[in-house]
Amino acid sequence: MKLDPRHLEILFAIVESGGMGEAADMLGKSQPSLSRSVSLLEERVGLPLFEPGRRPLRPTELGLALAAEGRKVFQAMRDSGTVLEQFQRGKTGAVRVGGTPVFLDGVISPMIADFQANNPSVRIDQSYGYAAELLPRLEEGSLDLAVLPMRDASLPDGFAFQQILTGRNVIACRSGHPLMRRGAVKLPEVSKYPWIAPPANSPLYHDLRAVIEGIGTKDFKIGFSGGSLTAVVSILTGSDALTVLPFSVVFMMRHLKTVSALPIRIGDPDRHLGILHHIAQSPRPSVERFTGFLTQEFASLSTRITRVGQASVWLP
Amino acid sequence: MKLDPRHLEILFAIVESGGMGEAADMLGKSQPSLSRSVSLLEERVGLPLFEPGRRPLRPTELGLALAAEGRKVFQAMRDSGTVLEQFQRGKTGAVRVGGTPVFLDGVISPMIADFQANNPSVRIDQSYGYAAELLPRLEEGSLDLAVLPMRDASLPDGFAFQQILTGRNVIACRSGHPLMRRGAVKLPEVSKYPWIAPPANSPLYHDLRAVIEGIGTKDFKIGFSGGSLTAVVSILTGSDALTVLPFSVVFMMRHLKTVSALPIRIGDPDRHLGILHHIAQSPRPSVERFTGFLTQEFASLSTRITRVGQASVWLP
DNA sequence: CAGTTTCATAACTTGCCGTTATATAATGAG
DNA sequence: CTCATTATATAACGGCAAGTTATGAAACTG
Repeated sequence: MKLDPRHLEILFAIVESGGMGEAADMLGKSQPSLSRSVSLLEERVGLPLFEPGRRPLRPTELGLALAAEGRKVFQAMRDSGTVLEQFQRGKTGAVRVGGTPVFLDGVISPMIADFQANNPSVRIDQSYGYAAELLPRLEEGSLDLAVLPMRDASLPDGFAFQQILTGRNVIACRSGHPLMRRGAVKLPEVSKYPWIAPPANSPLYHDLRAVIEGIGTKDFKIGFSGGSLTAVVSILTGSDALTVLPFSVVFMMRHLKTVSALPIRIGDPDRHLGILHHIAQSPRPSVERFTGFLTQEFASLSTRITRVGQASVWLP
Repeated sequence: MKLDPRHLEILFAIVESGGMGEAADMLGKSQPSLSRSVSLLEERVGLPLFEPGRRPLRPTELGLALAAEGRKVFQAMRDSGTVLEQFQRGKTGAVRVGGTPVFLDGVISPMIADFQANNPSVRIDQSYGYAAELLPRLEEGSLDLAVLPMRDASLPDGFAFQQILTGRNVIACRSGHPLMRRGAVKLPEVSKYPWIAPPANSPLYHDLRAVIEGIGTKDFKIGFSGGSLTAVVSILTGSDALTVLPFSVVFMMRHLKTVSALPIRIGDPDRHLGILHHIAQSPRPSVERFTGFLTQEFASLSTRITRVGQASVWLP
């Protein structure tokens, strides 16, 4: 015979509260409802759960034993209520975020650290990739959002793109770089130094190409290529090499005082950093909370960047 | 919003078994039933519990979290099933047994020890008393059964009496008592020794009076009275005092080799030991199991007693 | 690409929950 | 002992959802 867990919950409430009236209040039901549930349960069990003819209802041994099980059910339901609330408020859950390595490592990861300080129960699954790989994953639902530099025009159908930062690249070098010592740097001078190239299929690589073409010189030494941001920074700080990086990335690293941006204006990319997601995937609360956090952080970052930008010279 | 614990159980079963079909078998329901329960739960929760468009159903984070709560519910229901079965089979519960001190201590308690060896989860609440006290308690339901010596004729309405042992009293003494050394003992001889008297309102006291009257001598020394069986036996073994005890009590103590029965035939009481209960109280399974055990034990005790009785001389 | 498996839908019956109104029974006070 | 009070049971009824079988659609498998 199968018992109804709701009956055990009711039994528990009655035993716990000491009477049907209080139990009814406790459960938000009417007293007759409980009364009938109890008789139904007793009928199924075949044994009395309360001693008959006792007005402050007193449970039998069996009644107590089953009420103990009812307590477990009750607690499980309470717990599931809080679990559910946590999920609904986005305080629990998973966020699967993809993006280009440089932005993810240089800008997003520190923000994730902040986010997790306030949302310790939200798990972040981060994965690297460029638009070509990330778009299908957004579409199939194995990714919740992607942080990508993107041209508005190149947005495929079914995706939503929310810009969070205007694209701006700089030529980066180590803080004590020879070119930093002089007041102004002329473009042709940079061609004397070796260059670090991002992976060939990355957006940054295209930007690098555009910069190099803008300078006009064909004579560039590529001393290193294909590394992650960490590798690039290591090479950068250990040599006089140059590279092209998003200004935001250099900005985020400013407190390290190891990497600087050359005071040269180069052509800005036609891409802007934004959050991409697929409209067919209704975002879970945790994802919404995370994207909300990201946009807020980027808004703050934007104002800080433009303030510094207006100050023109900001570097250590 | 309140969730239905049965839904969580279903969710757990699906997550656990890996599919709706198996879960349906596991729960003894049909697959469409589960399907609809899940959609109903998802609707209430407002968030997907399974990733959409996946054929071997894969739970979401929230689905897993709620399934974990469902497991608790499931286990509580399993447990309550076994608890219930235990009660129904009488393997768990309480038995409130009353009786006269001498029988309870001398005969019933050792049997309870045996019973509890096989039924460790049955709690026995033992209380002492005579018919005058025990009958009302049976009637009001604060006692399940009483083991009493009783006259059939004196059985009040509403009670059932099941005889388990024919009444037979003996004169008891310590094993090395002077009267035991001679072949036959004549009744007048016993008047030389001090007597131990049971409490004045006990059935045994009436029996003692009857024996004494049967002997004819008015000259009896009462050296001790009012004690429990333990006290009586202590006095008995430490002195040459005599007393009247039910044969069954002496019989149960035979392996102690400290108490014997004088080989004198005295008048048997007009009471017989039996189990008394009130017919309005439908017995719980544990009570039924216990009374069944008792009658069986007494049946066995009866045959052993009569076998020894036919051998006439049985004492150490 | 077809076959198979797995899940969702449809249509319908049944059971039980939840309600309000009211009866009945145990308890406690005088 | 009786009455007032409180606590539980019953009645009647609407409604939701669980349960069924039959069937359709979609995703995985080879």
